[in-house]
Amino acid sequence: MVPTTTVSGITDQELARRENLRRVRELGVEPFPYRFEFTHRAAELRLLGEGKDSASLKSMGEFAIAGRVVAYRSSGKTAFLNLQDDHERIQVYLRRDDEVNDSGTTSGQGEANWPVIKILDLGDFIGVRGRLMRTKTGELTLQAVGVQGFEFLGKSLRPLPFPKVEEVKDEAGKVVERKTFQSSLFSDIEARYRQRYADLAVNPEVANIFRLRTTIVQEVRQYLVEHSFLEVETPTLQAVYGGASARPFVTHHNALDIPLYLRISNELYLKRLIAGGFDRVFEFVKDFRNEGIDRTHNPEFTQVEFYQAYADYNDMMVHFQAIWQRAAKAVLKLKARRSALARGLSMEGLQTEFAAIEAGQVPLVYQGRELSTFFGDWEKLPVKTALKRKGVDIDALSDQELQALIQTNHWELDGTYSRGRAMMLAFEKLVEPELWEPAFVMDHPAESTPLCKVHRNDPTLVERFEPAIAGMEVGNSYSELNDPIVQRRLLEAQVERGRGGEEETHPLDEDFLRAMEYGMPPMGGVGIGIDRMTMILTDQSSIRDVLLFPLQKPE
RNA sequence: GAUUCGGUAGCUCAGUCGGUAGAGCAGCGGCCUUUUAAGCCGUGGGUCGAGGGUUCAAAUCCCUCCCGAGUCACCA
Repeated sequence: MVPTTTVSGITDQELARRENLRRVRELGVEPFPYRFEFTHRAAELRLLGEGKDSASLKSMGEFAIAGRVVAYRSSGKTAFLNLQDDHERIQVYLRRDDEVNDSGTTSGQGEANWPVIKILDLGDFIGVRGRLMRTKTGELTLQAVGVQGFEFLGKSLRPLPFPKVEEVKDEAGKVVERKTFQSSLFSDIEARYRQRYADLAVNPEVANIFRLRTTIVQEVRQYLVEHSFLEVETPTLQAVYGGASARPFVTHHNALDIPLYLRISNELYLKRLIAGGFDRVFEFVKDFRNEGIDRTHNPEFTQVEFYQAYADYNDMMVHFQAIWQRAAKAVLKLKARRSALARGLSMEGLQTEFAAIEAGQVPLVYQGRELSTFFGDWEKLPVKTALKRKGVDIDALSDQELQALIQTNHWELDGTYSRGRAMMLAFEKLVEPELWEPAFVMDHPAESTPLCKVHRNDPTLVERFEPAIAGMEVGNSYSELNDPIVQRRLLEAQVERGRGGEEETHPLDEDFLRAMEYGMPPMGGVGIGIDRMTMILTDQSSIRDVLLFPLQKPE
């Protein structure tokens, strides 16, 4: 925790780097130049060089790459460096003296640059121009050629937390084995979140999670676009918040001198747009909810919501399942491609694997446990049916019997008793803990939400579903209420409850009611939590591992 | 909020029964023109999370607090 500090307040290692910076300048080299013209990235060079020997590599001409020095092995008058660009690595070879090249002339590469090369620090950025070669051990390497072969691109003044090498010793204390161990990746969890830049720079597999996250978002967007949904943008700052039950963050607009709220949902705005005649809309949004932080909650989180006119919640289930399966397949393919080389998989082998993924034959695994029905049709699980299976037949129980059930189990019902609340409590206690395979938990009690249509076959229920995967709620969907009179009654009742001291109800949104009064078509709506979706598809156990910058207490 | 575990060098960690604070990597000074765990020689670096207590003596035992992670609860 407490660093080795000097009088000036910086560590000895930082001091050494500042000294190296001074020396670079002294050698007439600008340590922070403007640009570098690279021709390829490390990954591209590796692809180009695959299966070629040194002779044919050298005949391919010159290449230039730029990146960060992540390993440095100097042996007197040569140096091998691992250069990292875009989280891919390639070895580069620098020499002090001239080397006679193919055409018999000298390359004159290192002499001028050598003093600078010698004082490179891990983390420095450099550019290298030269020819590809293979070392004795067969590693593809870019060898710098000529005085133009090396350029300094940016000095690092602070040591990056590169992983260490573990030593395995025998009884006599002799080192018998050393290995880089994954668990020693920059592992101070707090520091990893606070200094995500350092985490990303030294842990390429962390960076990969965020690449996968982007892929997931792109797949979802692509699906919606292909199904004629229009991407729109609605306000983050709202004078009246609503669309979910949550406490908002409050802010203030100076010029208007009014309070404003960061949205807890964009639902009411997207419905306004349906009223405005856009039949299918969607939006990726950050929602903000003033709540605690844990493994599955962050105060700001990303959702995609979409609304479709003339559709109901059954139609939305089809979309929901298709979107998740599509994104999951994309993730599995990327993972397969990434590990193909390490697994010695040929191009044909990879194609076969892709076909299997596309056919849903490669299982999705979360935290070591298979989601075996994921690529099939997901179970539809009405709350009442699930409870019946557990021996609780809600419709056959009187209020007294329901209350007795709660008491004998020592469950705690918050708020006042109602049949619907009791039903959801029993569901949480009896059914939820056992949910693992994807399931559309559906047909919730009517009082669970004011924005949903009453169930067409049961007036005590609404047409709502909340899909659960690996025990996590990953979305929410309704046959959306479009009767303005009923809507007003439900929202007003909620405002009344709010005055009664119940938290997390919304103020009355008159403008939303006005939009509904002009007329709204029937519609289905869905919200998908992108963070939890990314958790499940990338096999991460904490929401903070799929957020680049999770909320942290200030240092 | 309850509870468990943790905080020792830049990083990852060890530290026995309370007895001069350690290792690897990183750093610094050398040697080494195909290394990749580079190697060899030498070397600097510590408010042991903070404060208090017990003791001749505390990283170690006790108390309080701070910070973090996990689990549960709350929340969704």
